[in-house]
Amino acid sequence: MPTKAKSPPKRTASKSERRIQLIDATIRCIASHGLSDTTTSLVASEAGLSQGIINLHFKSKEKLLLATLEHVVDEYKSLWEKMYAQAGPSTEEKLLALVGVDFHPSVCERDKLAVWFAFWSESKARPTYRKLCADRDREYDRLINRLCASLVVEGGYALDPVQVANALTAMTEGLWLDMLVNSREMSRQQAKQTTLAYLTHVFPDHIKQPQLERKTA
Amino acid sequence: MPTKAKSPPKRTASKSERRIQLIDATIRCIASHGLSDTTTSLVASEAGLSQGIINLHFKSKEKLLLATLEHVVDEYKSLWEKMYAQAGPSTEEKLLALVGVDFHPSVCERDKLAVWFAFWSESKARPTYRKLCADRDREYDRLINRLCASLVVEGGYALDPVQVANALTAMTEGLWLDMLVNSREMSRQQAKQTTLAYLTHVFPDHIKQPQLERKTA
Amino acid sequence: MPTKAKSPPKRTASKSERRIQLIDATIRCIASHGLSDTTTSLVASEAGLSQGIINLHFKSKEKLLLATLEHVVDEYKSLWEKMYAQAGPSTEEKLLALVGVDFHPSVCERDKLAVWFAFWSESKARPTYRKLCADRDREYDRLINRLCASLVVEGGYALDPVQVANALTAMTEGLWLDMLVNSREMSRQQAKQTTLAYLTHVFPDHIKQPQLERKTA
Amino acid sequence: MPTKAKSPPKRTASKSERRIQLIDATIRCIASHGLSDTTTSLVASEAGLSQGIINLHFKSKEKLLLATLEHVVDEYKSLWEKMYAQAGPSTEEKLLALVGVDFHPSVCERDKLAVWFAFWSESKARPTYRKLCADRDREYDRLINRLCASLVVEGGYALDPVQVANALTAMTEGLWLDMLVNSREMSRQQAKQTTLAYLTHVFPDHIKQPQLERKTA
DNA sequence: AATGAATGAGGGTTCATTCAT
DNA sequence: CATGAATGAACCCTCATTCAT
Repeated sequence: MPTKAKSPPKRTASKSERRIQLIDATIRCIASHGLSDTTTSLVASEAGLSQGIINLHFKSKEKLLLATLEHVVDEYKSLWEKMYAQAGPSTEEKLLALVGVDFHPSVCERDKLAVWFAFWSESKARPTYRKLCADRDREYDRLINRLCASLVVEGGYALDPVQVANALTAMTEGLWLDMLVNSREMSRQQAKQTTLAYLTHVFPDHIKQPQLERKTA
Repeated sequence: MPTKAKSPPKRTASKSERRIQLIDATIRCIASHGLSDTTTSLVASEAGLSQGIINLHFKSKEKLLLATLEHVVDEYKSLWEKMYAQAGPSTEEKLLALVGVDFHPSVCERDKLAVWFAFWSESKARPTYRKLCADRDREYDRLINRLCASLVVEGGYALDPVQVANALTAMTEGLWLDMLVNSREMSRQQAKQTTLAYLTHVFPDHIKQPQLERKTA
Repeated sequence: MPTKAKSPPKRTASKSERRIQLIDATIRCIASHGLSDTTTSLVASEAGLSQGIINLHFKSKEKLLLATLEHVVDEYKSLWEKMYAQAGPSTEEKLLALVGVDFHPSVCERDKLAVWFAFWSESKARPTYRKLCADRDREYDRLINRLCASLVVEGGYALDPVQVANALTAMTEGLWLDMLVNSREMSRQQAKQTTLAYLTHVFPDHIKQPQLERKTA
Repeated sequence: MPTKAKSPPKRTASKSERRIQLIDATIRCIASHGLSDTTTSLVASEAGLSQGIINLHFKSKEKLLLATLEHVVDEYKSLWEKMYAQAGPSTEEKLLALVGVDFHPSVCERDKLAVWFAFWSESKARPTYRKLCADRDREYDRLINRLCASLVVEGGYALDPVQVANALTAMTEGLWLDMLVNSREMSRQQAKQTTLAYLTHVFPDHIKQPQLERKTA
């Protein structure tokens, strides 16, 4: 699905517009060609712009990749903060809000999942990637752990809350992977249901049977 | 974690010995440098051999990478078949055997996890990778699904067995990811316990509280 | 040695003012970065102006470089003509005037010496540079030769005047090189003294022992 | 004067042979195209080899240039030591030997002079170049100064020996420049005569009228 | 007149592959 | 079998130049 030059690209765009445009092109390239086949000229032509544009706006390919990862991380964090703020006051509502984020259309987009896994895969080899990923993980883990701990206390469940939090995190990531690798067989909806079913199992008094999202597009 | 050939590499080694030697070097390179920084000369020097060696034995870099993925997949399958054959006759024993495989030391090795995720990440972009991964997944899914379905019937659980199977698979893969990315915080033992705890939740009558592995060298 | 425009550059400056401003910046860049690292954007920012300015005023980088060389050549010629006109009537006074020019502060400036040598170095490869340099040399040589010849005749010296002229020219250029490369060890004053000492040797009856310049700044 | 592939270049040459071959090509390129137009692909094709060869043998273009300067410097030093050792015992014979080196065919080659001036021109901007040039200069200056000082004492000349040494050095360099820039008008022989004439002037009792070299090629 | 975002040819460099030894 | 010097396509990046503003 090429996205080249829909409209004749304005010769002058604001710096941040161009950056976003290039980051979006990078996301599409990583998704469709893989990180190791994502070349600067591929990204530039995907964005409908010229060769030199990347170094003009990002100084180097490496910095473009970092900006791309940062962009995806930030987008995820923003949505998270927003949904968390909007969530009801109860612990379970908050927990469900976080699950909602993880399976929100704008997060579960295949292209973005490809970016997450591309960087996770290389994170051991590249400290810079690891740091960015770790920053997100740390906040995420802390919050999930706190909510699980609260729920365990509130409900008097005989559970290790850390283990539940780990299980929940792992399941979410594993479902993401399935959506990335087998997008046919595993829909976003199904994945969310699976996660909610798990929560119903462990917190039966708080998390009731999942309800289907309603299409509103 | 030594890198270079431990014993002075025999000047004449059988074809298959050389292939294994190079595949092992490839696994180490992917783990320590990332797939996109895994060059043929890096692999060759990691193996303690010369530049041209890879094209001599594998015709091309691409074929080496495929052979590496194939090697990891085959190793996984072999262990799986062996453990499955050794497992007791009951459905739950068989299921536990499969869990045992997924957290077996030879499977959960960090270097090998790095390989799995490296190829999964690029699997959308490279049909050849996808095919190899999909082959493994298909068999795995079929078996897990069958076992879950049996247990649901045997125990009269009010569960969707497909969903449980998906959840189990996802959790396993997610735990692998955590072990790869945060090897400090998540040990193999902990990961296994987490998985077993999940099974205890869904199949309380069949899967009892997990017991720790015993070290047997 | 300040780099940026001393006074806020007038938004509207006459064509020739801008040209001089850019030529001066070019001289500084050649001196501090070398000819091969003198880029148009470096020159522009050294002048405190914007990227496109050079092509606006000089059409091309090549033309800027030629204009720069021309500027230095012209400056040298002007001073030369002026000093020659001011010199006393005798042959030796005229010869001394020329020596005075070659070691005049505005000629011996390190930045300008850098320009001379930068272009001389490339003169073989670039006919356009060579032509400009050769023009200066031709006039210079003709005059020096004439003066030396006159002095040889006037003084009845047993000398080859061409050889003396060549030696004088070479010594001057060599002293310039020393001032450029080892500006610490060889001052303008010393260089001039050395040249005058040579003239005293060859024309002992006409050129007496050198006297030190008097500071009049 | 292209020097491409005289004989089909051996696919295997010793490392040092290839380095010399590439350094020679670099010298020719600097002489014929100028330092700023000396590209790696130009050097490679001048040597009759392929693009990648320079990075294979020198790691980078910068290192090739340094090796080239080093080569020219070393060659000069070697000849110098050899001629000095062969020179007669008297001070004047030693001084004449050094002059002989400076105008020796293998030193005064136009291509090599181009290299000297190319690097001298950039030496202020590039500390690495300056260091290499300064090393040569230091030794040269010390020796020349000592010889001049000795001659002044031996002959009881009323001269500043440092000034004579400086003059001699400068004249030599200036004559090199003339040979580089105007190779038609100034031959190696003439240049040497000019230098000797100067020495005859300052040390009339020791350095007698110059004699022409005898062609022995 | 001046700007500076954008271009794209061409630079230096890397690396999978070949081949003489 | 194995080597490693050599290749050359393709990479990332620079920079003189253009052009809309």
